[in-house]
Amino acid sequence: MFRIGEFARFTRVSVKMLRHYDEVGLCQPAQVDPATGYRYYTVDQLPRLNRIVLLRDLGFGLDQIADLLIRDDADLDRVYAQREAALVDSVARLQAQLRAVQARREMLRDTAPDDLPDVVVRPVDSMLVATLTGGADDDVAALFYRLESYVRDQHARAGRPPLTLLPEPDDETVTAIVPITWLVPPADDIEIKLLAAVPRMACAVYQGGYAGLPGLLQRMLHWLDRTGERPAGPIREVYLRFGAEAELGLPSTFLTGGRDDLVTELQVPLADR
Amino acid sequence: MFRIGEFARFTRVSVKMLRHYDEVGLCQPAQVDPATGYRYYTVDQLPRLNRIVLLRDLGFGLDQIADLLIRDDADLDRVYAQREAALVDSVARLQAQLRAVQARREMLRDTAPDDLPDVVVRPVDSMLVATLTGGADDDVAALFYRLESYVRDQHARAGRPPLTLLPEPDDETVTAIVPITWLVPPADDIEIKLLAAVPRMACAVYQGGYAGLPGLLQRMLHWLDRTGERPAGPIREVYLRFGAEAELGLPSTFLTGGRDDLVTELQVPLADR
DNA sequence: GCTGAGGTCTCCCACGGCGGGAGAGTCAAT
DNA sequence: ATTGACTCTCCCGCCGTGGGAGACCTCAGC
Repeated sequence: MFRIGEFARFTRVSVKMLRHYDEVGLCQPAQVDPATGYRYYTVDQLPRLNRIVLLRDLGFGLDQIADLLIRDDADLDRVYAQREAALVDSVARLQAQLRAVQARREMLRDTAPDDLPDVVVRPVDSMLVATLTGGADDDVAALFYRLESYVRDQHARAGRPPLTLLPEPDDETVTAIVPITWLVPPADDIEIKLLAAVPRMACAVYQGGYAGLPGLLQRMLHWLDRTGERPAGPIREVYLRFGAEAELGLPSTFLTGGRDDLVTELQVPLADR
Repeated sequence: MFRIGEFARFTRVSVKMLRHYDEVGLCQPAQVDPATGYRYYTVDQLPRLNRIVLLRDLGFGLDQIADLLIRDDADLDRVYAQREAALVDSVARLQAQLRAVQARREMLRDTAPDDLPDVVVRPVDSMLVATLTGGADDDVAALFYRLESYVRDQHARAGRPPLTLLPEPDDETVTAIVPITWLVPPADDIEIKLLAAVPRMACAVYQGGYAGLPGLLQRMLHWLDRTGERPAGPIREVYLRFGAEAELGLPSTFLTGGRDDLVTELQVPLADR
């Protein structure tokens, strides 16, 4: 017969935990003095407590431990398999975090802190859009002017920001894109599409004039390198806030200054891994 | 100007989180309607929120994120290094759990569930003891009888269970050990020692006759194999509850039946890794 | 028998990073 | 004016454990 403190020193399970295990019915003392409430344990409790500690060290929750202590049937392996899968998952997640932290540290070594791109990976939903493709040399603002005008005339403008698809290496075109709320008829070279969802999109928000975007893109690609990610699909430039000039169709040279009111997001679709 | 729901869909940060970040001062809306309490966000918040999400994905706590958002000084790398170390630690811990779960699953495949040893790794404190070493063929009960008698005569018996050190391969001796409360003079071949602490001791509790112990030991060594642990030092057999016969010096053949009142713990010291 | 030290009891709070839900108020379109 | 979709605040729960308050118990020494 041990009192709780002795039993705790013995098993290296804290008094608090023993009381907690008593409360949730995991490991109840052999005897409780009805007058004083003192818990008295015996060595007979040790095998059970030992199993509890083992399962706890395996990372099971207390409710699962309670389950496992009752059942000794065949789908015991199922429970272990499930725990194993959860652990594999956790390890993978932590290792991804670790790689990300290491990549950021390395980039911190040869980049000014302010130039570090804040790259976040998140899913991006599909959206219904109107698109207008032009040559890489076309005035993007002019493309948007035509596109926005058309969509507004159809009363189909969705409350989401416009974007462009950047030209890919093998391609010399830029595509202006405007989200819409429902299907409208295509017109001339304006097409209506469902822009596919991207499960893993690397996103970085940039505040400042458009002249800074190429540098940001370069740093993002550098980031991809460091973290071992591979781009998959066209890069999106999302104009979260753009100057009134863009809407008015003024030449884009107006937009290259150091302007803090412009907010743009670069999005690079990532390949699964 | 976005209301909170729109901003949430946009950034894929839940409304709950945005309110939470507001409350803790991490990311406050650009404007709050004083009459209604409605939060209004602008795209200017995006860079900051993006950084918050990035740091959160790196596994930083919200308080650390708040720190990191203020400081852009040189010991920023220290914070990242610290986070990296914590991650390395977590990964190692989870991988250890994973190995343990896998080992248990594998052993479950070719062992009856009841025969699975519940092996727990825990530190064991040093203790002051009286020891008496005999040949492997000596009657262990007789050794204990002499030892317990001597210690009791000195009024030095500590309230901890007696144990033996099992013979090692190169050695043919068994050592009986009894914990004591303070230094007493040695006598004959009874020695007084400080049994060293063991930081990582593999422990398994066994309930039943002593005939079952060799099998348990074998399964424990099998477990060591599976988990890649290496034994380091003599194996201890701790008699958590033993029959009155042992104290009375009766022949040990009395103790080999299928007796559930006997509780014994096998302890294998593990090498660091 | 008294006192003091050290156990032990129960009950409540805290942690972190949210999610869920209740009950009330707001916004925008019909 | 009604309706339905949002939004507000406030409170609780999670999960396993530690900390602490205030009261009670045990045991040993005087």
